[in-house]
Amino acid sequence: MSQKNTRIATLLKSNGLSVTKQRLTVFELLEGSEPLTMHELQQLAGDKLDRASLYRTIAVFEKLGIVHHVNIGWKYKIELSDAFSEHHHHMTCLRCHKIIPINEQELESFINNLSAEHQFEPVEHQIEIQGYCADCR
Amino acid sequence: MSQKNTRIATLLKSNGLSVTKQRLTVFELLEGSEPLTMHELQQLAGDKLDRASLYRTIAVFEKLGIVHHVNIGWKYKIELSDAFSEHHHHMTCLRCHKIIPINEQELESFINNLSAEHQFEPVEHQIEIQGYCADCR
DNA sequence: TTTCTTGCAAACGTTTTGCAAGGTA
DNA sequence: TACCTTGCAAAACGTTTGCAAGAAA
Repeated sequence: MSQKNTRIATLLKSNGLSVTKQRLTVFELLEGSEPLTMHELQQLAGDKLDRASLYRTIAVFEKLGIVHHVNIGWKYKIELSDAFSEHHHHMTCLRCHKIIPINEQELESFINNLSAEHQFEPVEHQIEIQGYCADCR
Repeated sequence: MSQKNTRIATLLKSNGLSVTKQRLTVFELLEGSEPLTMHELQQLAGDKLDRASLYRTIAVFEKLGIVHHVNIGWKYKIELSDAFSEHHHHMTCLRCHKIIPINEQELESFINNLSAEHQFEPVEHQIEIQGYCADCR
């Protein structure tokens, strides 16, 4: 069992939940992969796991903060949370499609300022910026 | 017919589409309102409009750039686009689902700063923040 | 053994589609 | 008139639930 699997196991146990083959399967599918749709997860899991159990597993993982939803157009995908893989936001060049990571610290402090104006307590955020990079302007 | 209704009418006609009572109803519901879910739109429209027609109307409006989807957790809402109403980005309360518009000026200046660091020329952006509002913290 | 999880099947809610009738240009 | 749009009913999805059998603690 990998180090991260151990973390999941510990997290599950400390919440009075069981460590099962199915839950580890879902975690491993998400690990080292782009965000996945439920449908993709189902396909990848094949017969290792029932649809209903997949939904229940994702619900559990979300409650424990292991995964979260990423909205993409009308759909959403599931990806591992910060604590289990890095998440970042980017600026994408409309011409050469280069991806420039956004400075997370500046982003967070911006969000904190913005939130403070409304006594809002930010939990999650998504941001994407499209435009032209230095080479393509 | 209001000035904005005239704009919609013109936009529809110039795309070879008809101006119907149902389409104007949907537009008027969205006008001067927070973003609405499909369900809310159905309820507000009452018997003025069939479910299927509502979905078809929203699809047409989206293609014409009149409305767009706003993702909120697992769900989404429909709101008028920039050209037809002012705000584009929000903070959403995870508990009461209140929607707080983001100060666009601050957002733009943040994006401009961030972009300048990389000689990036921003064209479009999306941002959503989820958390707890003043009443729900 | 006790408690938690799973697979199965059925139920639900949302979104989409085909088609004939009705409205718009 | 010719074309577009609507309402209706049914289908297609995606997601959730109840329950008995099976696995984990």
